[in-house]
Amino acid sequence: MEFFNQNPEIVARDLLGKIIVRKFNGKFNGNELRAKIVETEAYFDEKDPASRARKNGDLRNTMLMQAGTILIYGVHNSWLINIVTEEKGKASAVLIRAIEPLNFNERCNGPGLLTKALKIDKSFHKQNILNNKEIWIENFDKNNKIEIVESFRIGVKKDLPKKLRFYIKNNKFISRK
DNA sequence: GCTGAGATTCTT
DNA sequence: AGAATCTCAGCA
Repeated sequence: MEFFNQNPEIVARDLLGKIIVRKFNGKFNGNELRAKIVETEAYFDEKDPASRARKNGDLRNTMLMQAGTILIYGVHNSWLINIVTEEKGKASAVLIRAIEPLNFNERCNGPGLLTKALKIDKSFHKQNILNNKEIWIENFDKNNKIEIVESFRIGVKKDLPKKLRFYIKNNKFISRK
């Protein structure tokens, strides 16, 4: 079973502790930025009042694409990166909200900050994160045990009566308590 | 084309 | 607590 082809809540939890890699090809000579994913949120289909799948248009269409599709969403002058989950035709996605830099030093404790640090913009929209030469997810140490904290989602006007934000307990790089 | 809301961030 | 600032959907 493909990792992203599952319920977004499961994917959001399982992404915690994994490594996101951003590789710069061309003149940057293969330089790689690596960071641990420490905070995520799950978004569902049109029944989710906070989901962009509620509205028709490109964002909804992208959420209907195959699992692993990158969805870039612009809000308040920031780019946010999401990864589409579940099978084609089902609108859902996971938002990456915060990462812990491993080999660089730039603030990444917020969805708009991490895209800025990793130089992720709309050009990644609709690419797939599987088999991508510029961005991908790697597994981390299996023995590294992680405690997950749940909370309600941040910044949404209307949330579901369910905790859909997940972050690594005691991690210093989450966007907020 | 214009309008208004928004999964944000920074400053006071 | 409020401003700054851009993208997108909806409507004309």
